[in-house]
Amino acid sequence: MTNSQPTPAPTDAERRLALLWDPPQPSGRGRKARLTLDEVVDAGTAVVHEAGLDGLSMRKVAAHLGVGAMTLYTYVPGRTELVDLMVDRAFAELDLPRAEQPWRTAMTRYAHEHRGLYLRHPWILQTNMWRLPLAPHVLDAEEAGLRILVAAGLPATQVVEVIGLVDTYVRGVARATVAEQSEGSESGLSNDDYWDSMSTFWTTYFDAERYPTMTRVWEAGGFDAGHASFDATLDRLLDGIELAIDRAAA
Amino acid sequence: MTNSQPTPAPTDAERRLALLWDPPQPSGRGRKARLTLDEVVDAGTAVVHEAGLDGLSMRKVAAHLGVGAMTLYTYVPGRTELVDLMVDRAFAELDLPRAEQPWRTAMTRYAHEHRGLYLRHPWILQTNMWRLPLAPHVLDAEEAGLRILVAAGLPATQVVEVIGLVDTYVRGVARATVAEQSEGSESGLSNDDYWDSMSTFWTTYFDAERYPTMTRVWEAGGFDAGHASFDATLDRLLDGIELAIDRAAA
DNA sequence: ACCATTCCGGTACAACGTACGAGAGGTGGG
DNA sequence: CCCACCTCTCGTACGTTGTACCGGAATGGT
Repeated sequence: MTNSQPTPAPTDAERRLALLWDPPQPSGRGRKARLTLDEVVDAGTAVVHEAGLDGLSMRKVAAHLGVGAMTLYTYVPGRTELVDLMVDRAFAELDLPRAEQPWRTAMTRYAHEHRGLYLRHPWILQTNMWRLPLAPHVLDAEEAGLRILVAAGLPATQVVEVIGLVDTYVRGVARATVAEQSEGSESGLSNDDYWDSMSTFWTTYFDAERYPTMTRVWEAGGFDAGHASFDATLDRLLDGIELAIDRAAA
Repeated sequence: MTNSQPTPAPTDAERRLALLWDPPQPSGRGRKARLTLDEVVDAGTAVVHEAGLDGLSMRKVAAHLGVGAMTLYTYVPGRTELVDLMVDRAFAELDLPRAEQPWRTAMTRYAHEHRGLYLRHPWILQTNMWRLPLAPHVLDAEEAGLRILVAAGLPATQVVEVIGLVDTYVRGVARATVAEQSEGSESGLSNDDYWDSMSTFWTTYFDAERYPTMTRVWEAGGFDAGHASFDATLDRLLDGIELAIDRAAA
């Protein structure tokens, strides 16, 4: 609909990309802008930090800037695109490893940087997109990851899935860590209430006969250790990758 | 607040758990119920299949059942809890492996079952919860995974993180697969438009100098292979786990 | 001075989750 | 048999969301 002009009107998807990849170009003419795109994105990031992704509303962001809600739409086509921009800005924080280091060092650094990012910006894990936005700094990160693996000698056909594996691992651990930190703090549930109802669960509903292994693992403290072992598991992952590299070299 | 009655009023969290772990017990008295909890959950599942998790609204579910919107609140405290129940029902579909098989066979089966589940119910990947709900069939799945690893001889302290690693991998791959299938089909974007704007992106914005490795990997077809290699990567993962098991046995 | 162009933001609408309370339909006690 | 009580049903309504629309304000080029 509304797409039959001879002059190819910019698609939604194109405006989205343009915003991410082009400077806003102030264009001289017309009224001066009170705000910058950067300021809007900053405000969004500020709001999301204290209200979570669900609490990120255009009205709140606008209020945070002392501006009417609709004003934001001068800078950003909509909420979705604002989130994209926020993700891109967050990924810009990554201090990506250069490939000159030995690949295991670089890969470990890559993983740590990403984990730090997700712990600083847990809301990224809440963005329900199927994949991250096609944004410059996101691609920078992927480029860096690929470069490490290619430099290590992994064939191109495996490089993509392996970096995906590492990304996936890091996100999983970060998600678990965040979950543990803010257990009941969401949804207005006080921590006391949360743990009360948890113990209610264990005493009332949990059936040690239905879940014998869980029970045994719990008693052995298997659920406590948790995430001190990020590096240990990561090393195991890298072992697997090293194996693939060696296999490819032969 | 409002929590100082001598008779301990059921907390929100407790009602949530009760719904998942107790039968609704029809209680005899009063007006007959037109619906079953199961019917409500089924309707929810039906709606979510054609509208996605964002499109799952109480009004739509109610309409799908031919009842008023508020009627649902007799059966379910709110949308959140409905989703919890839907997740539990989905996890009930899993055909979990018994532990008598060799652990690699069992683990592969575990992974495949989960992958199938996520591909059949992609909306589960959209539930923004930090962890899956504490529901019977979800725990069944975790129990099965833990049992496989414990039977394989992995020490209890590592069992939890390893099953987490596998889960995380499966979810990551499933997410990528779904992403590929329904690329632009979301958000009312026709597929043609999507691929148009994609090619616009590659020709207009993508900078082969900024992303040399990506370019090379792309040219080598590294992005095509994709997810035929689910089993291959999984095997690599299991190799790593086997290594940990052997190390623990020594 | 005029005007095209751009930004600002109030109003408004549709859709959402759900609190409230009036009515409808059923059971048990008298 | 009837009434009291209990439960389910759902129309109405409130607050919140994203954002379409449009009139008005500000600015630069001519």
